[in-house]
Amino acid sequence: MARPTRPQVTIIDVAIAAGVSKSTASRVLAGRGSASSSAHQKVSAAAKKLGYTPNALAKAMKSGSSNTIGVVIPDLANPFFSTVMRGLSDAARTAGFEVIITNTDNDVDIEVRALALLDEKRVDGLVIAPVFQTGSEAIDTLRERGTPIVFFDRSGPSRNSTPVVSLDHLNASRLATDHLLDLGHERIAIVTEAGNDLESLREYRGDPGLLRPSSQRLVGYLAALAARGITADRELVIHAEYDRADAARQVRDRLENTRDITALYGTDSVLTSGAFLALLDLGVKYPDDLSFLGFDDQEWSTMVRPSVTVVSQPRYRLGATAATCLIERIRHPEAELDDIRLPAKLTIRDSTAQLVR
Amino acid sequence: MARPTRPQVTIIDVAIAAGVSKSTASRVLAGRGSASSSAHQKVSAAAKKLGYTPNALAKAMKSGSSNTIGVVIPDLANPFFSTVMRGLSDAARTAGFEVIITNTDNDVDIEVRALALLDEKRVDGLVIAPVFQTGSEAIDTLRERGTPIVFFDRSGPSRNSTPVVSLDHLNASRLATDHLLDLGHERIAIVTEAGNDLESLREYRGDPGLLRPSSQRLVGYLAALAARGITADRELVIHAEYDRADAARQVRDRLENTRDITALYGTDSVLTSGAFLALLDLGVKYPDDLSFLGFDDQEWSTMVRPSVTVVSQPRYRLGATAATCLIERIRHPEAELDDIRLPAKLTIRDSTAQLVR
DNA sequence: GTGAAAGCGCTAACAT
DNA sequence: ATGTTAGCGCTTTCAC
Repeated sequence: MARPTRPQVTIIDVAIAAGVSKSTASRVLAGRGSASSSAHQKVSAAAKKLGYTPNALAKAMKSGSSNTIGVVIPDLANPFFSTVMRGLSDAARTAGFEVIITNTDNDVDIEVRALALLDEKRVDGLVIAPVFQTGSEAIDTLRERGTPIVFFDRSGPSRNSTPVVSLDHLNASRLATDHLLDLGHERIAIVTEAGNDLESLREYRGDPGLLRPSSQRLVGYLAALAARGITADRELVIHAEYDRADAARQVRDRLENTRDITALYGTDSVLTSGAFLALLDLGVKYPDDLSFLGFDDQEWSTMVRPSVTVVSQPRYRLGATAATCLIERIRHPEAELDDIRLPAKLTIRDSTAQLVR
Repeated sequence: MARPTRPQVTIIDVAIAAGVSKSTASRVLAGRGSASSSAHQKVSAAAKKLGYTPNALAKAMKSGSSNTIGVVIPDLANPFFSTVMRGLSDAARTAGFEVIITNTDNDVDIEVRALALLDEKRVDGLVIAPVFQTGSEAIDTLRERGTPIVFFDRSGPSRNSTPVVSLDHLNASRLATDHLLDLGHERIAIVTEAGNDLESLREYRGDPGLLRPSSQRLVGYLAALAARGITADRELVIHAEYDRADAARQVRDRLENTRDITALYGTDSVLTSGAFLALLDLGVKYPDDLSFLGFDDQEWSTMVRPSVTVVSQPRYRLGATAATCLIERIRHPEAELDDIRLPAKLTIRDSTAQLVR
């Protein structure tokens, strides 16, 4: 049985059925302009009877705006981004915008292609968690043409006047480090993805927004220590790839070779998981042998015993904020918008404890 | 500094710059029809110089297809769906389709509105994880009009000839139950969201696709037991809301009041988390006191000790399959498509062990 | 091989 | 208040 594939009923069909011109039908259906109440009746009735559905494509053609925003993120399957996207979608939907999401896996070429595609779809604006690098021509081109853009989570060195919505990475990390310091810890090891030279970061006084999130978090750690007159020991900085297994390996190595570490701090969700696995491997009794503090609310941190103290990010709100910020920019292109850095929250559980000596 | 908002360069601009008609420009740019190599050169050069970007909206208007598919799911922030969506997006992208995702939170009204919106956007097809209920007028209307639709994860009683892509819920559950039976367990408690009467399910011989996933899983459990000549005991069926805390409460209650349970099986990710928390609360030593088996690969099941045996769903592949299935349907609307039920896999870890008596 | 012209569905002047 | 007309950017006959 061949599927009907009946063509969509258009505004013309409605107009004819209602016995009016298509402009009148349009006015009634769009609720703009004036129409007699009799016209109103007839058109509404005809539209309903025929099952008329407005064609958003045609509308977009005319108006030049598609009521769609494009999002470019590394990976939707990452729980952080999926919750962010839920917040972003909800906020966008509320404001009457649809969302198209594209994943880059942090690959520049894919990012370029994604931007081109979203551009072709004539999205009204873009939220981009850019692949961190010096200068993206693709983004610059869009920006020059006047496409509203908001950076998310990180900006990259080439941000120009584009606002960024992100966690306040630096202070989130201070929060974590301060908590451990408050408990009396001074030998706090940090697991980080940042490859920066420690010296350069220690003296960093520029805009933190120009650094990668991981570096910003490392700066926060250094700053918290410095504020108490402690100079971070190179031995306490554990570098690992953004990979659970590698983090586990690096942490295990360091813990086996450095005796006086009393606290361990993982600076993102993946590294935190890896570090925790190392603790299990080594049979470390936390918080007695070692206080442990992780990043990002992950379900497992509430399921293990003792449960794990973490720095929580307001994921949903980050997404929602990015959406409202972009929509603000779409509606008022002239207005200058400031960066928005949302604060993290410390969720204290049972893995961190007062240092007893 | 006022933003330029330079208007997009159109095919006409390119044509003029290249000194040809817009039809020729179109032919070259779209790579259809014939054009002299000199025209080719000139147009390509002009397009590049002007930074021409085709307008997908206009294309869609003409062609009637937007190369976009709409997806309706309960909640993108749910790790199951976010990974599914990653698979779906990747597969769709590969085939040249963009994806628009909408969340319903399992609310029928929101679902109806979401469908209307996607319809207005003139998506080429829809993947729907429907709110389970008897008959959705909104879906029927779309289907009658010939919109290609694929159900995902569940279908609902009103599926008609619409294919469904889902896990093979029933056999997934048999797999789990059989594993426990193989280990010698017979008093296997099951945590389920299904509210069905046990008798009716025990004798159910209809199309499992007509049941909710939770019921299908309960049927699988019953079938596995029946195959070994065991009649499921009503006392072993722990009903809980789709809520971690409630599951924890119900499991705690039952475990405290029923002495001879030797294995516990959670039938979805949320209920499994709750059940596990109850075990922790009660101080149950698994797998010695009790074998524990969960559903869905969640990170925590690998982070706790002993680690937890689970039934894993091929999330990414489920999503990718839904996409290819829908695209198949879009390209060949006449073809009848069968349901696709992907098999689950048992991931055996340390929480299940041979029953010693 | 190339151009002129029509039209996808809709809205917005502009007339009436 | 309502109809006429033009046009958004593109593709596609149809002549030439």
